[in-house]
Amino acid sequence: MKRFVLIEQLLKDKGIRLTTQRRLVVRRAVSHLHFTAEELVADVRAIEPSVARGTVYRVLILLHEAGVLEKHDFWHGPPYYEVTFGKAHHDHLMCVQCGEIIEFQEPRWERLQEEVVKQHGYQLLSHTHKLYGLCERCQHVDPKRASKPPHLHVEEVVA
Amino acid sequence: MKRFVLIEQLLKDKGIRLTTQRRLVVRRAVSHLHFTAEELVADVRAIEPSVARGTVYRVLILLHEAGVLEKHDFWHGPPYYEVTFGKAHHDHLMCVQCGEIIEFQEPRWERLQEEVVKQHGYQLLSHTHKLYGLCERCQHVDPKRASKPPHLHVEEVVA
DNA sequence: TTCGCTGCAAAGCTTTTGCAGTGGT
DNA sequence: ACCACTGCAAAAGCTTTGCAGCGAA
Repeated sequence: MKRFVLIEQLLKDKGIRLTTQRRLVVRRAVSHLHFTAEELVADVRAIEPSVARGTVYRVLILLHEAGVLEKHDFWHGPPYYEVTFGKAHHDHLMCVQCGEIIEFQEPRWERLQEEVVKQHGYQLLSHTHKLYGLCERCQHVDPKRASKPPHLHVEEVVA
Repeated sequence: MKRFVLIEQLLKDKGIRLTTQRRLVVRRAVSHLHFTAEELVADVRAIEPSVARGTVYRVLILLHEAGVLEKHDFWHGPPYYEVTFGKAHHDHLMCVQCGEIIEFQEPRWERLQEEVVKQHGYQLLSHTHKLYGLCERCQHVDPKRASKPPHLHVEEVVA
């Protein structure tokens, strides 16, 4: 079953109307690993130029409230969004100096999470785990000389 | 040893000048559990009205790059900042519907983190772990009827 | 038919930045 | 005495919102 179908069902079950625009935004969002809000707007408009910026942002909020969208603020540039539903969770390790981001998976965390959440009577929908530190290179570089606004370098670690 | 003294030393070691303004901002930041950037600006200005907004924001970036400041974006309202240095780490459980936030600690995570970070040659500075879900109340409430923009309710869980 | 959703465009908020002057080291 | 840092204020950047008309259920 396609991910976007399940997500659309999820929204429908919440009593949310599935308009043409919403379907399109959801499908484009699901098709990317990461995206900024403006990237998604551009992507959607490449297909249907009439879709308003506000509509895209409103869908992002819906997806967040449905628990299938995460927002990552990495301080360098605008926040990144990511549809987590139906994907293996992965977490992030970021260098606070140069902004490099490494993604990784750690299955042992999953069990602990369930425990904690149940203790508080919550129903778990998604999670983010970020580690901040200095990458090998930046540990050996004079901080004053370090490149400040780098491009977002993402190493994918696929299961 | 006071936390702000250690942080000031940390900045000094990076070759950053300790101005009167920076010392003040650091000390006020450390004195709060959580704060928004604007709250910190107001707090600092209550003591020294001449301090510019830009200066406060610039200190936040320095603290982030030193790995002692975390930024939490909870989608409801502006992001919260938190000085993590010298504190027991705590993580967050958030209701995506009403925005309630519960803080908790989970010592068993710490060991796993160190492992992962070393694998990638990183030096760990701090971390954030957020779990998103539905709180007990919102699980039983019609989503359409749910209160959208709630106040930030934080339950402190102290060790 | 109803009322939630959309497009449009402006407003809102947080954060960043350029520049001339100031102050830490 | 350098040159990093500050205050100021404007600009930038991302996101939200009001409203009139539209369309999903």
